[in-house]
This record gives sequence, structure tokens and C-alpha cells, in this order.
Amino acid sequence: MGEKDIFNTLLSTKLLFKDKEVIRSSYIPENLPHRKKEIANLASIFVSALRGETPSNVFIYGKTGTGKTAVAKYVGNELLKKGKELGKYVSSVYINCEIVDTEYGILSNIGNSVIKNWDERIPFTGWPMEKVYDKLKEEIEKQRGVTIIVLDEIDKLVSKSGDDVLYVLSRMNTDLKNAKASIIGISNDLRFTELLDVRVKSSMGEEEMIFPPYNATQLQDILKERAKLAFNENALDDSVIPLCAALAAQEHGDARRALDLLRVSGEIAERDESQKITETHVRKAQNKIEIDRVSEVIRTLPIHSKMILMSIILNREIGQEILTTGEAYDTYKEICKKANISPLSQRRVADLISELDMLGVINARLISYGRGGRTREISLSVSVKDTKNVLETDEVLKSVSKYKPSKQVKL
DNA sequence: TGTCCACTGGAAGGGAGGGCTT
DNA sequence: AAGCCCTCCCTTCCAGTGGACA
Repeated sequence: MGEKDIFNTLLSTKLLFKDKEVIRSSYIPENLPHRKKEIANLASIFVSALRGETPSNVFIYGKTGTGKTAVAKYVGNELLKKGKELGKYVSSVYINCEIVDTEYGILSNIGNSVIKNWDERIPFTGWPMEKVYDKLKEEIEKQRGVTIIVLDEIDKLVSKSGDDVLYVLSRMNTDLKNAKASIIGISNDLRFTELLDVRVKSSMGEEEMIFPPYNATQLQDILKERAKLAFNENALDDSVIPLCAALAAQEHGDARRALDLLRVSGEIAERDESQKITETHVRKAQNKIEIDRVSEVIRTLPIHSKMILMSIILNREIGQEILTTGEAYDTYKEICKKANISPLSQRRVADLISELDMLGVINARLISYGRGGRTREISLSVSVKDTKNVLETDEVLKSVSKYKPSKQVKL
């Protein structure tokens, strides 16, 4: 009897998913619906690589989940294939600048992707920049072809480490004799070129493309396409795809979100041992995705950020919904003392508060109290209970979670 | 109309930590 | 082992500022 149950479970899970990989947003499908124009456009720029000329550098703009990365990778792959076919050397490197965000990191990563010999690789730290650059140039030169460099989330790179790397890279072509390099910069932020040096701006932005967000109908097409491959027949209720599309369209027209919704719905249905994915599963998925995101963010926060967040929560528990930077800092100092941690400077804490704001955990808006000075008003933008639960999984934070901040005296 | 508060946000720099080179 | 080099996390210093109030 027990055996039968085991098999039943296995069978019912098999009924839903055929190939889960396909609905991960990192998967690059054969067919990208509603991006024909963009693909053609990018291809027309890069075709010169096959003629042995240097393709223009390109900036691609668009919100998250508009297919920028997918299109860039797709065209890159096709280009490699065609290059092989025609005997032209083309290679491509993909770097996500949110992960690799230093000058050294970028150059060494590009270098290492071109270097085949393991013991010639550029170490991840230790070399002077100039040496890294020389090595990179030498290796690209050896290729005697075109190297396409894709820098995803390039705006993050510029805001963290400035545009020096981009200057170096854009200048590289003039140093190369037998080979060429061209750059695709992908950015979420339309205005990020404002931060660039004029020289970098003109040499990098020879071509610009803007990817519009998908609307609900287009999202449905994307989901249908993938669902065919990912799910078994009849695994989906008819209303599931339209609902996923509609919810994602409301957000930002974000295809990644739509795909995540569909996948997580499937996973939830699977766990429920349901025969079909239904609207209910999608609603649950919507909820789960947001909660998971927030608790993951909070769990992985550095200790001082956690202490700041705790300060905000503790104040809220005594009825202070809104804090100024100074007030938050006072409580923070008190609980640091209690936990035997040396507090950071207020300047540093102000930066951490900005980070928390950007992560969407708190709301911090700059306001002026006139003579009362200028500061930020901080409030929690996630659930107190859930947040506190996650924070308390950390022993240090747990030790201060009962603390009552002294009431702030407003003048 | 000017003052002046409580910060903000930029800049510079230190020092610890990774690791290479000689 | 001593001396470089790059990055990260912080501190210190400071000019700049929106707007209530005198």
C-alpha cells in the first residue's frame, strides 16, 4: 500500500512538468516572440563582424524583463554559429556587471573567457591593472577576429565604479592591429549615459536600441510558447496563462516575472499533488514570490543593516511609524551597545539606509522640516511580523528584539 | 527676506584582506 | 619575506540645501 502511494505521487508530479528548465527566465528559447524587429536590428549591426569589419558598439535600453539579455545572447549565439560556418573567427563574452562590478573584474573576466590555456589565466586579484589590460589585449589580438563583449546591467557598473573601464575598453580598438572588439552595453536606466564621460559616450553609443515593455497579449504569447515545451498537455487551466500575463503586465510588462509566476504556480500545484494548475495556484505563487524575495533579501543583509532595520521595527512597536535618520541612528546606537557591537558612524548608517530603501525594504524620502533641518523620513514598507521573524533567526538580532527604544522627544 | 537646522551626499583616505612578484 | 596591487568597508571632513520661522 505504501508503495502504491509513492508511485502515485511520482506519477502525478510527472503529469505537470515536462521540462522545467524551459520556463526559467535564464533559458534562451529558439523563438523570441515580439522581438523580431530587435533581433533583425541587432543582427544588421553585427553582420559586419562576419565581413571581418568592426561592428559598431551598441547600447540597449529597456526595463527588466523586456528581453534585452535574451536578444543579445540569442544574436550572439547565432553569430558564433554563422562565423564557424563561414570560417570567420567571432567570439563573445557575456558579463553581468551587477555581479562583476570592478575594473579589474571586468577586464580579467573578458581576458579569461578568451584565454584557453588554464595556466595562463589572469588571477582574480593580485596583478596591476596595466598588466591585466596588456594581457587582455594580447589575447584578443591572438584571436585575429572580432570579439563581442556584452556588458549587462552596465548602469550598475558605472554607478559603482565609474566609467574608467568603459573608457579603457572603448579605446582598445585603436590599440589592436589584427583583431577587433565591440561592446554591447545593456542598461535598465535610460538616463545612465548622463554619468558618462563625453568620449566614452560617443564611442560606446554608436548605435542605440530601446526595448519597449511587453503588453499582456504579448506576454501571453511568450508564455504559451514556453508552456508548450515545459508542461504536459492539459496541465494548465485555460485561465492560468492569461492571469500570469495580466499580473506581470500590471507590474512592468516584465516577462521574467510572468515566467516566474508560471513556474512557481506549477511548483505549488505539484506540491499540492494537484492534477492541474489553476488560478488559485497562480495567486499563491504571486504571494510566495514576493515573500521569498523579501525574506531572502533580509536574511542576507549584513549585520549592521539588520540592526538598523531592527531599530526601525522597535520604534514602530512603540508607535513611532516614521523616523528621521537621527532618530533611527539613536536607537541603532542603543541596541548596538546592548548587543556589544561597535556602532558605525552616522554617515555610514545613512548610506545603509539608502541601500535598504533601494532594496524596497523601507521607504526613505528626503524632506525638509524647515528650520528643523533636512533629513529623511523612514518607514517600513514590508510586514513587521514577517521581517522580525526573519531577523530573529540571527542570534545577535534576537538578543535585542525585546528592547524598548526610549521615546523620541520631538521639539 | 534672511537665518539656520539636521542632515545629505561628495571626496579623500586608511587599513584590512585578497593575492601576485621578486 | 618584503613589497606591490586592487577592492571593500569605513571614517572624517565639509560644502550644500529646502523651507519654517523670525
